[in-house]
Amino acid sequence: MTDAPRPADRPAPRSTDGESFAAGARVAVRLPLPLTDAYDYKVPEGLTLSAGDFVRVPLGPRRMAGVVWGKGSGDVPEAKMKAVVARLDVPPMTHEARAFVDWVAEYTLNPPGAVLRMAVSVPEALEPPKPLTAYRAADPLPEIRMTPARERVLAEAADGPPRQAAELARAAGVTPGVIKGMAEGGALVPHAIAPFPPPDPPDLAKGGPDLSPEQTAAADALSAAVADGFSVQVLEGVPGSGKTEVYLQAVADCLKAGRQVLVLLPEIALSAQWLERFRARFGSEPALWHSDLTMAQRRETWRHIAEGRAGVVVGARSALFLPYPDLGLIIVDEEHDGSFKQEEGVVYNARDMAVVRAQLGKIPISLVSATPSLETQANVDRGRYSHLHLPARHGGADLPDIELVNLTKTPPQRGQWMSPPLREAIDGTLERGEQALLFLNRRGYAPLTLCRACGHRLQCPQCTAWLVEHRLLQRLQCHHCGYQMAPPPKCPECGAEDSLVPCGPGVERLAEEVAALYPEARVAMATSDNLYNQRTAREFVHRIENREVDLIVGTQIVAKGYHFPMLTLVGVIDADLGLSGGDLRAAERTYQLLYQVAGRAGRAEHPGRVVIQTYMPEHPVMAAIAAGDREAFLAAEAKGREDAHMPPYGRLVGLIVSGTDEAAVDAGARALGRAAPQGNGIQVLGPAPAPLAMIRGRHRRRLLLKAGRGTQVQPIVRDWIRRAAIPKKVRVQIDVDPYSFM
DNA sequence: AGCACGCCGACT
DNA sequence: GTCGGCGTGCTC
Repeated sequence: MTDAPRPADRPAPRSTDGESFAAGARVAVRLPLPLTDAYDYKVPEGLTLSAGDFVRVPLGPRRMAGVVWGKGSGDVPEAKMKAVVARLDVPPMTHEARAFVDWVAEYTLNPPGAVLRMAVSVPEALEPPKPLTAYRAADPLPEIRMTPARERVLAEAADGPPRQAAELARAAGVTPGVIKGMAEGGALVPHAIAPFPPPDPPDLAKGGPDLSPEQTAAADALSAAVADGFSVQVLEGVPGSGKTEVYLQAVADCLKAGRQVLVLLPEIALSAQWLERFRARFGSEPALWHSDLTMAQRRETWRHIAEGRAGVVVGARSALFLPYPDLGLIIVDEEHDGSFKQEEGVVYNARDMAVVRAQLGKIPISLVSATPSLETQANVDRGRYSHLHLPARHGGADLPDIELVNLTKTPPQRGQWMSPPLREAIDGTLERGEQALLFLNRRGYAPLTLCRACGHRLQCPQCTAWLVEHRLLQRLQCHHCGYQMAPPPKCPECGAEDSLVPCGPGVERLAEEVAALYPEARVAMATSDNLYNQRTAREFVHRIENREVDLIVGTQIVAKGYHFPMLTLVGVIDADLGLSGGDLRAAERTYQLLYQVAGRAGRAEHPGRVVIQTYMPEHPVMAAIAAGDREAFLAAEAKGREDAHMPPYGRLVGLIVSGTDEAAVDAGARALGRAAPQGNGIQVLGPAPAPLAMIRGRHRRRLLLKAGRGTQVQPIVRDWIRRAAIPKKVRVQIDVDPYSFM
C-alpha cells in the first residue's frame, strides 16, 4: 500500500456491539462464503445472541457455521427467513476481528464473506473437540484368552500414561487389530486424552541476553510502546545487529501484561533458526501457523489461540486472521519481504493489513528489516512511523567486501556459469576449510529446452511459459501450474532424435558444474524442491553447522534468516535475473535480495567476501550494492518513483481479466478499457496481455489504474467495474497495491 | 463453497 | 432418441 492505512477514513464497520438479540429478533449472520451481504436469521426460542457469536445456520439444504454480525437488515421477507440452529461453543469473534474483516474487504474490494472465510479457515475448530481415545491395562484383568501378542501389549500398557491404539500397537509390535480385540474384551480400558497439549507458557523470568546500549534503547522504546496504544515502530538493523533479541524483549513485556503476541514471518516453515532463538529466550515453543500444519494441528492451534492458551503465535501471513481474544502486539519481521503479499483469492499484503489490525486493536506494531521497503521508509519520512536504527554490533562495515564481476569482460568458459574470478574465490575458501554459498535464483536444471534441429521450445500446454527441466526428478515442469511431463526422447515438433538441449542454468545444473570442478568438495543444494518443510530445513541447517558441507548451491530460500559462522564466501551467479520484466519494484527487490544474500557471508570472527556476477555492472543496483551505498540507491529509487507518481508517491490498482474463452476475455478487457474512469489525476493503462498471457488454460489481460496518493481508489474501481459490460464467464481479479505485474 | 438447474456431444 | 459435461445462479 502506498500509504499507511487509516481505518478512521473508512466507513464505520457494519458490525455492532454491546447489543444482544433475544428470541424472535432478526440477526445478520455473515457466512464464510464469497457473499457481499450478511443473511438475516431469526433467533430461536431459548437463545439470546450477541454480535460476534459463532452460530450454526441453515443454508439451502445444508448447515453452516457463521458469525452474528449485528442487527438483521430486515429486507428479506419473513417467510423466507430461517432460524439459527444453535450457538457454537467457541469464544465469540471480537469486535476488532470483525471490524478487521470488514475493513480488509472494503480495502481489497472483496466480498466480506470471502475475507471472513480466511478468519474461519478451520471450520472443524468450531465443533466441540473430539477427545482422542487412549488405552491402559485393565486392573483387575478380565478373563481373556492370552496370546503372545496380547502379553506384549499388556507389558507395554502396564506402565506410563495411557497411549493411543496405533502407538501402543507399534510399541508392542502387534497389529492394531490386537488392541481392538483386547479393548472389546475389556483387557484395555479406554481413556479420553487431550489431543494436543497447549503450548508451554513462555518462561518470563528467564531474561534475555545482555543488550548493548543501542539495543537497550531500542528495546525500551518498543517496550514503552507496548503499554501505549497504537503506534508503528520501524526497527532497522543490519544482519547481526540483534533485532530479534530487541523485539523479543517487547514480546516478553506484552506477555507479562497478559496479552497475546503475533509474529509474522515470511516462509515460516523454514525458519528453524528463528525458533531456536525463541526457545533460547523463553524456554518454550510458540504456537506455529503455516501451510504444512496438518488438519488436526490447525484445529487445535486455532482453539488454543481462541481460548487464550497460546501467548505467542508465529506464523505466515494468514496468521493475521486467527481468533486472538486479546492481541497486544504485532511484529512483522522481514517486513520488506514480497511473500507477505497474497496473490490469489483475496489479494492483500499482510504487512499492510497488520498495521490496520494494530490500529483497530489500538496496539503497537513493529516492522522489522535490514532493508525496509520504500513504502515503509516513506511512512517514516512522513512522520507516521517511528524509526529505531540498530548499528552493527561489532562496528565496521554493514556488509562484507563486495566485488562485481563484469561478465562481458571476464565470462565463464563456454557451457559454464562460474567466471574465473569467482572460481579463484572458491578455491581460496575451500583451501582455508571454509564454506561458500553459490546463489542462483532459479530452480531446476535449465529454464528452457530447445530443439537444435527445428528451434522448437518446450512450452506448457496450459500457460505462456517454458517448461523447466528438473533433472533430479526426470521431469519437465511448469512453474505456474501443476503440469509436468517426462522428458520426451525426441522433439515433439519435428521428431528429430537427440536434438533437445537445455538452455541456461538452474541450481541443479550449477550443482553439476560445481561437482565437476570441485570433485573433492561436499556439495549441498538448497531449493524449495528439497527443503520443503521444517524437518528438511532443520537437517540442512545442522549439516551446514556441523561442517558436513563445503559448497551450498541455493535459490533465495537460503538468502533469508540463516547465519552460518563458517560461511565466508557468497557467489551470486546471475545478479541480473530479477531486473528484467518491467516490474515497478524490480530494482528495489533485486537490491534487497542481493543485500540479504550478501549478508550470509561471514560475520565477526571470519570476515566474508561476496562476488557478484553481472552483465550490468553500471546499473544503479549493482553500483549501490558494490559501494555499500544503500542511502544513495534508496534516494535515487525514491526520486524515480516520485517523478513517475508511482508508489509510494502514487497509487496503483491492477485488474486482471481472465477466462477460458479468449474472445470473451478480450471483449471484457476492452469493455473495461472503454469504461475507464477519468479525471482527478487518474490514468488507466491497458488493456494489454498480461506478461503471462495464459495460466492454467485461462487467458489473461491486464489493466492498471494509476491515481494520486490521496485518492480513495475503492469507490472509483467499484463504479468502474459496475459500468463495464463484462461477459459472465469472464472473471475480474482486483489487486489493490499490486506487487506483481505478471 | 456446494448444489441444482439447464443447454450441447457420444452412447444404448 | 437419452446420459452427462460444466457454465450459471442461489443460498436469509
